[in-house]
Amino acid sequence: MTTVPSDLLTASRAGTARPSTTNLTLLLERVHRGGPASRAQLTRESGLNRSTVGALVTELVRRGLVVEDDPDPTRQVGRPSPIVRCSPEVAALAVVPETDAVTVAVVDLAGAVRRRFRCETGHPPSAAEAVELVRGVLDAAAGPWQLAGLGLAVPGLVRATDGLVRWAPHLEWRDEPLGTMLGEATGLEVLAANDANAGVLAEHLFGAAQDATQVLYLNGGPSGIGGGIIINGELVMGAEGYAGEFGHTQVAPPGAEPKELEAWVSRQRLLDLLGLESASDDVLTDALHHVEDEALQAEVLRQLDALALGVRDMVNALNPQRVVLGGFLGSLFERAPEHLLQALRAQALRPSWESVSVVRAALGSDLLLVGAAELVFQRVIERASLTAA
Amino acid sequence: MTTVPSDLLTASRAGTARPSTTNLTLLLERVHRGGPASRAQLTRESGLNRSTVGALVTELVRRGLVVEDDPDPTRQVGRPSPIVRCSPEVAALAVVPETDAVTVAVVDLAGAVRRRFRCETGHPPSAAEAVELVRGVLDAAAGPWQLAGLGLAVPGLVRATDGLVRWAPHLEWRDEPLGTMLGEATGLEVLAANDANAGVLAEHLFGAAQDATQVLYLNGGPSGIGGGIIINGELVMGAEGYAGEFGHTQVAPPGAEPKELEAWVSRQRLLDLLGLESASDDVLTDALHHVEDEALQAEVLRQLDALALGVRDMVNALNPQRVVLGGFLGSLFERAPEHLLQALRAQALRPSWESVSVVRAALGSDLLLVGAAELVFQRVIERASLTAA
DNA sequence: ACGGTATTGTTGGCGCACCCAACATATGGG
DNA sequence: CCCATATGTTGGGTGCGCCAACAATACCGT
Repeated sequence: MTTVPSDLLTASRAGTARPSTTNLTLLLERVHRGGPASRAQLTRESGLNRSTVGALVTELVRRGLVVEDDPDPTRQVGRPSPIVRCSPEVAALAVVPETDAVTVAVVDLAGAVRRRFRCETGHPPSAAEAVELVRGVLDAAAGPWQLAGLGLAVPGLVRATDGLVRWAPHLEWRDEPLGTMLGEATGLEVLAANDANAGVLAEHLFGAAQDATQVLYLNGGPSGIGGGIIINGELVMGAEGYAGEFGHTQVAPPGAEPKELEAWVSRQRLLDLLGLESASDDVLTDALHHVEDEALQAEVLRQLDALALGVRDMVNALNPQRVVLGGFLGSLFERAPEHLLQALRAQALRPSWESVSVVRAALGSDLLLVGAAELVFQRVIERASLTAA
Repeated sequence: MTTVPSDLLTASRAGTARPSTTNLTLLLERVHRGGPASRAQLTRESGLNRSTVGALVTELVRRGLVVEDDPDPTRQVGRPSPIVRCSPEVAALAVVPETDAVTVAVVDLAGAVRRRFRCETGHPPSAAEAVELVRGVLDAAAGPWQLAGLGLAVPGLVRATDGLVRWAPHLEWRDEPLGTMLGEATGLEVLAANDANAGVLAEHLFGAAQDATQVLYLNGGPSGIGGGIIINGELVMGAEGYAGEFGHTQVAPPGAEPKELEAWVSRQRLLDLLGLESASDDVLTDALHHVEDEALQAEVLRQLDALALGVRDMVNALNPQRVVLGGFLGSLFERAPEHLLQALRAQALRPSWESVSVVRAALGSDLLLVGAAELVFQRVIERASLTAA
């Protein structure tokens, strides 16, 4: 596994005349994030010269990163402009270990999931098992594309530099060098992150946080509450990659003992009240939407109150533009949005409150796969500035 | 007051061939942050070519941003290399309104406070008063330098775009357009921020957070607890500039009702126990260092426990490299460092805990002045990339 | 005193990325 | 069929950084 260059502020672009972020990366990022666009559009949006855009696109095509399609057939005055889009031949392998399965997928540079393998285990897989499962689908993952790397999203604390899983309670892992193991097993470069961090990356790319540069993301899954932060348009990883753990924030609703946010806001308690043994997010969402029950309603409001307390502190600390609620937190929110908003309005500092909007996550079950792949694509896009390639 | 360019990710360096951050800014930033250095040193550190460094330094001299001194007389083999340092003629006006005074200072690009005017008011000044006081010292602030702008550090919520003070409880201000007023009164460009945000900028530049890129800063002053966050080497301002308000974080030590962090960690209660009417930070620090008293000691430990709870959640959320404690929080910490560390160790997630070091702030009373000026210098350094000038 | 070695500033030539202007190409409308 | 409009393409210019060779200044040994 490759070490992430620390990119210190005082460091220099040693030895090369070219700054680390060129207009090549600018265009590639635009097409990656914003989808297909005509050369003319890119010219307008980028402010670059027509001829420059032409040269840059040609170079990106030469490197196999984008392809050019025939112009939009909607007839307009003037010479038609070819459509530039991400090459379907550039892809990443996304790996997401969960409590009862390991999901492996091929995601292309456009963000489309091209293949998905859900390897059920029925029990929390060991790291070695996970690696075996990935190795097992590697052949089946072959296709008309090249894998640029492997993106790993783990429900736990993962060291960003080498993919060492420090602690993943629901997988019962401690200090498992999964990143290194996957790198050796696949020969691919491995980029690793916490699952919620991958999630917020995806929501920022294609979801509910697309147009925001300051984002607070909270996700509720079977394995608790995780979070991700985007500041100045960049994912906050922290010193070693452990940022975003606000499921353990201490929260104390009025008159109650303080407990971790996860203890108050519990997916399991909702399932119990709904009489569901275990359920996918879709089923849970549906139930939360339809079931009328006094006890359930009371629990929902209690959980929203606790959530508001946790979110309040983070909103005051970070002054985000947008708060995105994913997983069952989104379903909770949808059931009584005004309740959460009211609680937040009453408690957050007014100026910070006024600049934030709270929304439900927009992406579905592919969220983590897209986010994990994005870890790889960030690297690919960065590297587009290098002369070599 | 000039609007801060939003600098969206998708935006481009429209119209210019040069990327927004050139090696010109790189060198200027190095000399600004790291102090004087010989050309040879700059060459080694930057990885740039000798001739390039020569050309860049010449250009910086031409623009009046740096000056070159005679080489270090310590005899070494080889041709002596001239020393490059920030020009003493480039300065910023720093303005810090407080509850009983308005401090105005001239700070030069090297970070030295060249003039300081403390205009006592004896009561919280109004915004109009503050502007008058600044206008009053403007003549006296003249000297062998040029003012590149005005940096404003306010104990409260300040909108970054225009310096509108949304709420400054201790000044009893609400929605005072101080930034605009100062801009009109002085003709200078105004950059504004919360005081703790200015503080962390200064600590990051010259103080206890110099070598860290992920910093959590908490400051305890007469006007409560403020904070600042640095991520990836950049100050986190949030969507509108209100980031860093973690004095209002809810905190509940075991068995106690949750209250705001500020309610638990209180400068006033320390003064009461010490029998001091009001005291400067220096006096308070000294007293905390020397006075042996059981009730005081108990209070100190209680406050540290509460502080640990607040810091714990932020450490888990942000995984910083360093936590810097300023003002009386630093004094508290120094009195019983092990107590705070122990409490944190017991509560923070282990991996996040292992990657963080807690230290006391290193800068003294000039902190806010240097930080406010830095708001201006950041802009100056950015602009060094523009061809014109 | 003098030449040798080491380090660094300086100069001229080159490459690369971008801009601009002019021209070529492709469309819709009279 | 020709014109107006919009856009790709080509050739030349500019700015910034690299490199190599040379000039300047130090220490050192004889």
